[in-house]
Amino acid sequence: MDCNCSEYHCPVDTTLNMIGGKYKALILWHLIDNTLRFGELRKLIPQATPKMMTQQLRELEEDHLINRTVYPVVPPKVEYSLSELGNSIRPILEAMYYWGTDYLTQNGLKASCSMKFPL
Amino acid sequence: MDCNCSEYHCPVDTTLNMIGGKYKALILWHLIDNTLRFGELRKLIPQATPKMMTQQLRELEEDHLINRTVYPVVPPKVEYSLSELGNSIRPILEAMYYWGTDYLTQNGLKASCSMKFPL
DNA sequence: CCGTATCCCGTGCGATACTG
DNA sequence: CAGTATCGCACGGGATACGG
Repeated sequence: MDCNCSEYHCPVDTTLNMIGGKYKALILWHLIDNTLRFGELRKLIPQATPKMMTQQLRELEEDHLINRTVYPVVPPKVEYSLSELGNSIRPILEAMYYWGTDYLTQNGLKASCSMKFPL
Repeated sequence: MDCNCSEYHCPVDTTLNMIGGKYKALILWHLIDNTLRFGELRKLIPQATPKMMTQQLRELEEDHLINRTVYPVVPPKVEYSLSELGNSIRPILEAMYYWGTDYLTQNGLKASCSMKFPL
């Protein structure tokens, strides 16, 4: 993988390997300027089953894109937030958001789902 | 899919549905400022089998992101290029490229694979 | 509340061979 | 050269149930 450019690596492919997972970009998007709990993320992305949500969150954590904070209380409380590295992904997500919004409006469809950026 | 935000659509998800395919972003990336033939794309992305390459190209064409031009000659000659819509994706791909490059260099790895943008 | 554990099915996708 | 056709299987990922 990674473009197999001998010992060199392809930047675009590298980025995709980090945020290309099924719900990763969406999760990161929702975490911009937000600290969210597991259940809150599930409500924002209902199509992700708990198993998938856990898996994607774990991978994002392993790649140091998000922070996972466990509060030792009963009932359990776990919060997810962007790490510094995760925050650096922001320009990509914003570019995706803007393009998607343009595309939708030009096709007569309504854009929504967390309005972080006023147009 | 598409965030199931009632009749509204999620821009980020919309974008991902267009360029989230296995080799789509990579193909679009290579097509920036370039018109390429099937075989040339295969050399640039050798990990994509002919079947996958065809599939991804067809989907990109259906989504009007690329143009497919067939020259009725022997031997066959087919050229792929970015459409206007495909070209509008450029900021996203560039953001991915820059982030990937930063990430690689900060981890002591060498970035390469088509140097379109001098840093 | 925040997950993990199992089961299991569809399909994505690689390998290989063939064609106009 | 630029693809199709066929086979086959790993695995992504859904559904459901359970656990600390």
